[in-house]
Amino acid sequence: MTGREGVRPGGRSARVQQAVHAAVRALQESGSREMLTIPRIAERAGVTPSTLYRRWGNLAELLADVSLERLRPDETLPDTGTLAGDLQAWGDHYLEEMLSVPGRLALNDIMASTDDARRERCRRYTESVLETLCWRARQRGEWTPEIPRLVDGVIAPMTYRLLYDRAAATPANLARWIAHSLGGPADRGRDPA
Amino acid sequence: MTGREGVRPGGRSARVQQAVHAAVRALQESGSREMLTIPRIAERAGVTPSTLYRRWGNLAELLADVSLERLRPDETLPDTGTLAGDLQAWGDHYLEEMLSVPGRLALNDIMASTDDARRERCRRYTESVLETLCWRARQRGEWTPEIPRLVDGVIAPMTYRLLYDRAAATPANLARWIAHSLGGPADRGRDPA
DNA sequence: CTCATAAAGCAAACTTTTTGCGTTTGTCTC
DNA sequence: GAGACAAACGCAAAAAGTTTGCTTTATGAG
Repeated sequence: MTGREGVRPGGRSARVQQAVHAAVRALQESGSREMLTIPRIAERAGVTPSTLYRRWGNLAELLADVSLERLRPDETLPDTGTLAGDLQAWGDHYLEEMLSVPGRLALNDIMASTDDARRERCRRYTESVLETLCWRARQRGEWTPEIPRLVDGVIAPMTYRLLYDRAAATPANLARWIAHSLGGPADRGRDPA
Repeated sequence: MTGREGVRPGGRSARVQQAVHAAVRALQESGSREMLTIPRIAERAGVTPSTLYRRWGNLAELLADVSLERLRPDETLPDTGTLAGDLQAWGDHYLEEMLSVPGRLALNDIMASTDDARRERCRRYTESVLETLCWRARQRGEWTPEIPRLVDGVIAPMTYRLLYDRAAATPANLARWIAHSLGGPADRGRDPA
């Protein structure tokens, strides 16, 4: 019994989860948010609502659960030859995703969840990205900051802007944060943000 | 007609809002979160539920609205004699508040809201604090960074930790962020975070 | 193969949310 | 200030969503 999660991960249970996730995604794409209710999701997934209530508790947690799948750690990370380039490439993609309408909704669903474990997973995802990029950089002989410094200098400002000030969540600002964290203050200058 | 907000801010409307906000706060203090539903809030406020639904739409928005009042810009800010001291004092207080159970719930309510204006107000509140502290510092002849730099260097890391990694939302780390943003790297060294 | 039980189905209570319509009450104009 | 206008509220019925006890299915272990 080395199942990864849940007490009984086999067959039916897994099938239900898949069906429900698929139903959520389908309804998210093809329709207004009004349609996104537990009863409708259940219907679409061919399950009874009570199953969803018992497994996920409420809509917010279910949506957060589904949205978390957008953050796939197995996604292939960019490899541009420099840490700065990798960070910029990954960050550009991340910004684009999180600024899109579905991305924003997903982010909101996750933030609306009260489940600490879910937040934790977001953090770990980001850290794993940084670790991979830094590891590669060191393999190339590049110097890299410690992970927490990169979180402070790049991830935090970016995340803050995504949540509170989307207009400032731009690739240009990302470039500044990266430069400031990696190089010296080779960037000091004007610039709103 | 120089009303500050809403189309009809006078008399009854304002009274209802006050009563509802008061009811929410009362129920928040004296009870489990189960009791915090629109019908109960309405009952306590002496209003019909439909009023709340029409004005706020749903519980999340109402709670976010009430929670925003915790961020009072008119609160007296610390004055320790140095910008670093002021930032630390204000930040310590802010961290303590946001790490408390009611503070966490309030923060969560705000993050769960889909209303952009609400996020904006959070940002403006923080910026106004920074502006006041910096203005005072300059009056004393101190050098200060630009506001966006302080947001990047102090607010963003602090906020990120509050949301994703509470264990690292500590006064000690706050001190490092402040030192790094204000002074040179007089702090470089070990330290998780 | 059989058993124990986690998880799903079902359906009936129960609660919350929506909605139409009538009434109250600020606000603006004259 | 008197009246017109409309925003906001109250009420109550209808609709929708949620909870819950019990039954059925089928996984995983022996």
